Amino acid sequence: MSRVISKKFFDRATVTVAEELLGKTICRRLKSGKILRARITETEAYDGFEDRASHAHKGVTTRNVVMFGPPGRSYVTLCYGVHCLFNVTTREKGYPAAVLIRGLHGVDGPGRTTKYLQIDRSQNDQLLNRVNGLWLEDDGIGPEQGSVIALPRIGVEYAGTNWSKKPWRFNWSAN
DNA sequence: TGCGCGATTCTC
DNA sequence: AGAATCGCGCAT
Repeated sequence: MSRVISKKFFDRATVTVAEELLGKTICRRLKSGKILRARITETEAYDGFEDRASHAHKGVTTRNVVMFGPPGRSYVTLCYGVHCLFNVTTREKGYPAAVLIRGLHGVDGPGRTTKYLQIDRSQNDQLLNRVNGLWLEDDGIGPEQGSVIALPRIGVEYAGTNWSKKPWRFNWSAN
């Protein structure tokens, strides 16, 4: 038995949301009608105005404006001109924050995640619900106590050690 | 209007 | 180790 995760889940501390997203299921309805489902195994938190690793740390721009919007929406960005990355926004409107979905069960890497789920920039800034074909579900299955590890975020060395070393990446290796 | 760069991944 | 590839952000 699964329930759709609502906006309220994301209107909380970003690091908490990042950790609790482990084990939740991403659901994606393709144009064909087929529905893909995959469990989240790795996330990263990007939080607030001060976080120098975040796209939002220099203030609002056309690119990052979704991060400043309401929680529970999709934030899809093109990375290195090659790969789309999928985030879910957190915190209240006006506060820039999001959780990057880095990996799914059997799908390792943020670029591979969007490729598998067939998410591109046309899915940017959408409410996550069934109507929009992209949503999250909680079936009650998730990491056991102690099976989540916190690690430094990847690819953000430019942010300086203070920020790049923060253990804001959460990994659940289900066996 | 132009230029440099990145929350990555794949191939050599 | 290096390429691929392009929208964005900031400087002309």
